[in-house]
Amino acid sequence: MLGRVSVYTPAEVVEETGFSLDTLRYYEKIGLLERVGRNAAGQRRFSEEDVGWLGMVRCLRDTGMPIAQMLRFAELVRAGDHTIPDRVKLLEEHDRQVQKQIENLAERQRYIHHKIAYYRSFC
Amino acid sequence: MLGRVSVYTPAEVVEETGFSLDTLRYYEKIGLLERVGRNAAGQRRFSEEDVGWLGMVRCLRDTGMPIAQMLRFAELVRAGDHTIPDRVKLLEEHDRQVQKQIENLAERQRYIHHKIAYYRSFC
DNA sequence: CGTTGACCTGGAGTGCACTCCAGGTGGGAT
DNA sequence: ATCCCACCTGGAGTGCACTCCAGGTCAACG
Repeated sequence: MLGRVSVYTPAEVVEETGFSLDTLRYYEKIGLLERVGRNAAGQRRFSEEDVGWLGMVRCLRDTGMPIAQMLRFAELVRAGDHTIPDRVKLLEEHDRQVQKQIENLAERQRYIHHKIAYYRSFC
Repeated sequence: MLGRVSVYTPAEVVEETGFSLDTLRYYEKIGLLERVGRNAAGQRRFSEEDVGWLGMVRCLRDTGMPIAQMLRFAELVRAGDHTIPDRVKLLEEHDRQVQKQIENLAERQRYIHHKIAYYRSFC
């Protein structure tokens, strides 16, 4: 018997990744997701790799990376292993952005706490 | 002599708050900022109170509160002191959102760190 | 007294990231 | 057999939060 590589239907990927089907199609259309394989009927069948990559995309998206930059990262990944240092640089830069976001939020949160305390002093 | 209340020109408020002049006008137009006072020539003169409120707006905006919700908060503030408990509720709910954001970012950041470490193992 | 520059208004335009739609196909359960 | 449902495509539409523009006013500086 032939080794059956595990594949995922669109519905399964929606379930797994939390992206809507429209978003998955959109990501494929703009090249954030490489052309996904199809079955005989032309329906998408996502590979394990596709799903893994979508996990990365979710992480970057949820940390506020713009699509344009994710596209650059996707291109580096496609270009092969020699781009690994560039990928590290990109991720480290992004990591600094995320760090800043966290610190900013924490500071704003202190302001909110003060405001709440101030309001509480009125009742 | 009459007590001269301190007022701010548009340029000063832009400087102080980091909002663009267009954004300030936009906020006034949609009612996030109450009708700002004018001088004889019809130019805006922001009060101390306006600037203080813009500080709050900046905090809420930078922590991701949608404008629609900021508008609700603004209405509570305008409605008078009896809405203070409601304002506290709103801010506490928002505080929980901010907390979630921070925790989410921290978790995603761990993923990024792992990815960087993984890439580093290749060179 | 002239020019520059900050400001005004109403309204149109922008960028991002989706999201929806019309019209159509194919396959599995009843 | 037939019905439904998941899926397909290309393209249009949406929502948010601004941002820009045209055409105009006013005041201070040199």
